Amino acid sequence: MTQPRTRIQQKNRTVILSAGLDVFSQYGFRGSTLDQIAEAAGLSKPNLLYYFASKELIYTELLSELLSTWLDPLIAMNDAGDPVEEILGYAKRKLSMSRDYPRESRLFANEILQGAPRISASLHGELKDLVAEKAKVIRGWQAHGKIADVDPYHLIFSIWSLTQHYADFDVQVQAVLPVDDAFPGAEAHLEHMLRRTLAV
Amino acid sequence: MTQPRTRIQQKNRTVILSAGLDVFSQYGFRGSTLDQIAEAAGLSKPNLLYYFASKELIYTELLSELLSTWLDPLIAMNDAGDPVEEILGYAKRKLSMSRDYPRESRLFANEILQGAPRISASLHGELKDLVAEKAKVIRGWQAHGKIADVDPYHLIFSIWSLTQHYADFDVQVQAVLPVDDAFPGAEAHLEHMLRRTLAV
DNA sequence: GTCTATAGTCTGATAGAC
DNA sequence: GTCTATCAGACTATAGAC
Repeated sequence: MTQPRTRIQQKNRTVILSAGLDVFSQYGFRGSTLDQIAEAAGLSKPNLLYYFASKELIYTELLSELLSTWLDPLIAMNDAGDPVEEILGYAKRKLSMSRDYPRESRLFANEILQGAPRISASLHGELKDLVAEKAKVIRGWQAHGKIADVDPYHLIFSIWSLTQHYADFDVQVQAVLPVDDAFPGAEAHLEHMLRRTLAV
Repeated sequence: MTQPRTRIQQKNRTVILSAGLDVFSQYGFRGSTLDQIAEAAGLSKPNLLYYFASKELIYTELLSELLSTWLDPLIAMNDAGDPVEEILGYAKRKLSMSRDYPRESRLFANEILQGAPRISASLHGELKDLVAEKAKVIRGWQAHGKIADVDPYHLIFSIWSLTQHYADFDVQVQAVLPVDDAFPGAEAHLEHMLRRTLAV
């Protein structure tokens, strides 16, 4: 939005978006209700709709916030750096995002599971283009014999899956793994797998 | 159920469960409606409820069917076999399930994302026990120097995430990857990663 | 800005004809 | 077994008092 806002407006919008993230990330767009979000935000339902004209607008606002930060770790992967360390750095940034922003990860997962109705264009556009660009970088590294000759696309998919799993399937990880914090072990295993995978 | 059923009953129950799987796997329990399921099944809503007394019963029936087959690939991992081939065989069976039963994978993913309200006991029970048992097997292989000394739990998580990704995030994979069938490439990459990861 | 009240629609489930 | 009609409650969104 481009309109100026008072402090109280900004605060309430933030509270609503955080509550919406809690609810939408768990139940998806269709499975979430304004009552749940209002309850989580500590506001009445009409008051929610004073700040966001519809349930849809809360959701799409969250999605567009998400997209703008979701690609940053991959964008930061630098052609000029050391190939193995660049890929590993990307994977670790992605894992950190699963630890620090699990709700955003689950929001994205829910949107994809439901067929990406509100994000499909971005997947076929910016995401596809960015991945194609980085796949080219990876192929360049491979042509110079810097890393093993694996398919760049599946390499990137494997980094996505290995890292997002700890956010999206947190409930399962917690149920199965007899430790408090899964992330130290996850990072060690991720580093082991990727270094071995990429070694020439 | 234990009651005898006519052929038409069996057929309609099957049709309803398949339609329910279509819908629930996409929108989760809360986001799915009986109208959607009835439409997908080609039956009227009251007729649906003639076969299953409630929406909840369709869903829980699907979940219990899922659980009984979901663990089979891991159960089949054999202590007495060759360690690398056993783990690789498990991973490949799991990947085949993502290819052949993507709806079941997404149903499970949705249930976990929503906090596993109807499957939590199984996660803390049979699943946790099975994984603990197989982790012990893997530790035995490691003690004998047969495979690399990686954390068995994170190894199993990595196999889950790498394989289920191609079912759960299919829409994203299709949007980004410029090929028709992602699975041949996925299997090759999976095998490469795991052989490298496990090598002593 | 925030609330109560409520309109209008959707949803899960039931009644009852055929 | 299958349908039309329908109820009761939940849902998104609006009206209007304060």
